[in-house]
Amino acid sequence: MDLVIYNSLTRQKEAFVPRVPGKVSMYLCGPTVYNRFHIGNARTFVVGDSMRRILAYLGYEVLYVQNFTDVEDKIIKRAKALGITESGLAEQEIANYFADARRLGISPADVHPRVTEHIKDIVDYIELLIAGGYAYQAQGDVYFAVEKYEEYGKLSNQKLDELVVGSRVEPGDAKRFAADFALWKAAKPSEPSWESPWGPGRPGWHIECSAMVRSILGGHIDIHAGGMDLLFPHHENERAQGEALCEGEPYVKYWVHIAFLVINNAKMSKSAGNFYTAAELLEKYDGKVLRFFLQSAHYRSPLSFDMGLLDSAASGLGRLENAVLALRQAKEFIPKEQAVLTLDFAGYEDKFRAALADDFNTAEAWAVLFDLVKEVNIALARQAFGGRDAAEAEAFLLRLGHVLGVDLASATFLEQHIDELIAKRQSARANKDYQAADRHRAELLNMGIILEDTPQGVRWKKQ
RNA sequence: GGCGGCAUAGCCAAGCGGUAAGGCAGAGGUCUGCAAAACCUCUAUUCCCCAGUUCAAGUCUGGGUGCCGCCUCCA
Repeated sequence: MDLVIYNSLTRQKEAFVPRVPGKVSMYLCGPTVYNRFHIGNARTFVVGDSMRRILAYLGYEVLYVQNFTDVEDKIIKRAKALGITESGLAEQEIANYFADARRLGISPADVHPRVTEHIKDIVDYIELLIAGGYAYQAQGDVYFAVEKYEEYGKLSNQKLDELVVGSRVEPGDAKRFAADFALWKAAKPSEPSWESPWGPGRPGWHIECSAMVRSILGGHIDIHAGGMDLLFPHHENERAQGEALCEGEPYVKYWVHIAFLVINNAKMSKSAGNFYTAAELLEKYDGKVLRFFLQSAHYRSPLSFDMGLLDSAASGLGRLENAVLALRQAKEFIPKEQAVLTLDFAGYEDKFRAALADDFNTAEAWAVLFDLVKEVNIALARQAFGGRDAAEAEAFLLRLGHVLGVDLASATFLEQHIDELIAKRQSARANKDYQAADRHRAELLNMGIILEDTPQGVRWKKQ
């Protein structure tokens, strides 16, 4: 089952061949920590986390790195507005990131580097670029000379002269060429700065990733992922920096770009103001509902967002969870029919794996799980399923759900109390005291528990 | 202006040369003390439009139309 990945650089799907057999190095562009991330940002983080899980599921040993940009204009601006230090703000928002991410089922990366911890690596990197003739110093700034890198524009499929037309030149910029970009910015009053061979200043945006990739992962990686909007200029610039020091071997083998969340037919973005933070959505929806929703489309397709779609996702996920719950409660049942019916777990897993190996097609992988659940439900309804088969099906579903970062098991904390109330209701029903029976049922409903009277006995599920 | 993407049922969304996945919503039925769930059946002769290639096209080619994104901070 060979993995195929769409590479933005070649604009086609390619067979995945890691640099080192069996091992994958992957870097995901993380957040600028100046406030909470929104559900659109969350798509990128969730997709990155799932790719990492899928790679592991496919048998690779994965080294996963996600950075925090903790020096940046917006951080400086907001810290000033709040009257706190830049590092204080960054610290707070990094903590918020982890809190929100955990609830979305996103595991911490193997390394979460921060720009401020890698200033020396960045300075060293820039010195190498200057020594190699790729960068020049001008009035305390250092710029990357785009014309020195002949492939500049290849990643975003732009011609250099077209880029010049659209490029921004700030007043006061000391660039030699309009499309050149800053590696190091001379310090401005009341902004954080570090000493460097070019005087006090701070790193430009693009250099951080190249420098951290070099110092942590060794300068060459298999997969570099990020949001679609980072393709240009960020990744184009980063690639130029990376390739400048790469001596023939590609800086990144596979460039992966994740499409946007779309709200009212427009990109969700902080600057447009049309966003919901993950944190506020988490007040109303379980993290796994959000995660399930964010994986309901292929990562390269824009995904529509609105509250109604979240409700739909909750219903859909509920179908999966309830099947798992039914299976758990069916484990003790002896099937009425001999269990002639055996589910083809291997067949389902082949389809599931094939979907994910085809450029991480999570939408199709979920469909495989829904197909299995349908078959399970039919078997359960026919009373042809129970015992060990049910246990096996439950474990299977939980295992595959975990590959996509969603725990399909429901909480068990109240089970004992639930069982007591069900027993009371059952005896009331046996005595045809339906008033009492309904009272117990209402009591359970208050706890968020819904009863189902099935041929195999009473079953319950979460509301 | 340059570059790129998308258009599939009421909604979301797979499929990307072999005769329309899956989810949500909806309708009818079975089951039930009543429910709920589950199950069964139904809901796109058709994939924005027009040409073309092919034995065969949402799927490839050309031309339209509409929408979106990047080119400025942005996941």
